[in-house]
Amino acid sequence: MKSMSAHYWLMKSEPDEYGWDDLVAEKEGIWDGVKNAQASNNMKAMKTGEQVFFYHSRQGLEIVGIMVVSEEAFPDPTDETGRWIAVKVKPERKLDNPVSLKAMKQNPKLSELAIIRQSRLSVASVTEDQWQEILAMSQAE
DNA sequence: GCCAACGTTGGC
DNA sequence: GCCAACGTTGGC
Repeated sequence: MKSMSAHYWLMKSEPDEYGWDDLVAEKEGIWDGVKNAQASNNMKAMKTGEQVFFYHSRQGLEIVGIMVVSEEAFPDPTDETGRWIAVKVKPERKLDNPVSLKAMKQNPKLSELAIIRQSRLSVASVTEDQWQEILAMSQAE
């Protein structure tokens, strides 16, 4: 059954606003302010314990670490309309080496990666193969 | 800073 | 219910 397998994810944030170090300092962060249907649906599908790449957008343009879903979808406290949801995440570990967007674009195994195909999607799913490939890239040299 | 891509809004 | 105008995101 394919529903048995854990899902992997990637979420973006501008380090100016909320970067990896901010999450580490907080120990647990609320991922809020997502107002996009596709991104929101991805967040609704997240289960506690699933792993999420933390990507720095605008500045950095690289995956810097891995976080873990610590609380599944609940109403976004920053959203007055009540339409949007948030999740909670905890930092798991920093990658040995960050994996840049440039490097991912150059890797043919990652050509289907959601953030490459659709750069504006801020919360995306990552396949097991893609996840393993990115991890391997973070360990290279 | 610019602008392409994409989503949302609102006039008709 | 279409679509032009507008706003936002994020790579470059």
